[in-house]
Amino acid sequence: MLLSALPVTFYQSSTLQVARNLLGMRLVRRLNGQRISGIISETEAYCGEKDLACHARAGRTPRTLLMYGPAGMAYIYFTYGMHWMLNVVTEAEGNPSAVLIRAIRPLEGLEIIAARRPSAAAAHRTDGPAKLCRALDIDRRLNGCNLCDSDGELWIEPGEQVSDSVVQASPRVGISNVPEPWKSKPWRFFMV
DNA sequence: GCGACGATGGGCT
DNA sequence: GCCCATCGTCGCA
Repeated sequence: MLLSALPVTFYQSSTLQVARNLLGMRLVRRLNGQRISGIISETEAYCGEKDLACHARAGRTPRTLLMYGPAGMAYIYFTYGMHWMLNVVTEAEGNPSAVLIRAIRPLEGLEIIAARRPSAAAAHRTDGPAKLCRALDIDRRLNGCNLCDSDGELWIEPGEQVSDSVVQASPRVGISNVPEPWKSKPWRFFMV
């Protein structure tokens, strides 16, 4: 196969490193036989039970169980009554950590993305975690799928090299009620 | 361009 | 019953 998915070893690593290294990689969705894809441009790391911003802070529950399993799986959850979020499970089994994919820059399937995001301007169709799930038709049906399998419906391929000079880090978004030091950890990574 | 705010339902205390 | 790892719309500049 010409283009194959990133191997599971890519994800069996420090969550911060995976979050950084996912920048520039290509998220691919196969929908009705067509490819929709984009370059990952923003991520956030969620690092285990002691990270009080991570869903796994509550321990093993039906929702968080996937994060305790093998790396490279999609952890997809529903929030705010209407939004889906896509994460990739990281680290070794038993270490419940994941990287949230927060934004992509569309590359393939632009017409499909536009049709699925009719009211959004082109620059804002996939620039948020719920927006990209909407654009790529990602929801609970894909929860638990293997992102290392390029024969599936959703996977991640090698993309472009992203040098440190265009990478910035900041505190994570939307966790204002989380106590310090977790609230201020610079665990959001994005390309400028 | 930016800040405020309502929508809306699953998960957990 | 409260809390969200958010988004679109509206008002204003």
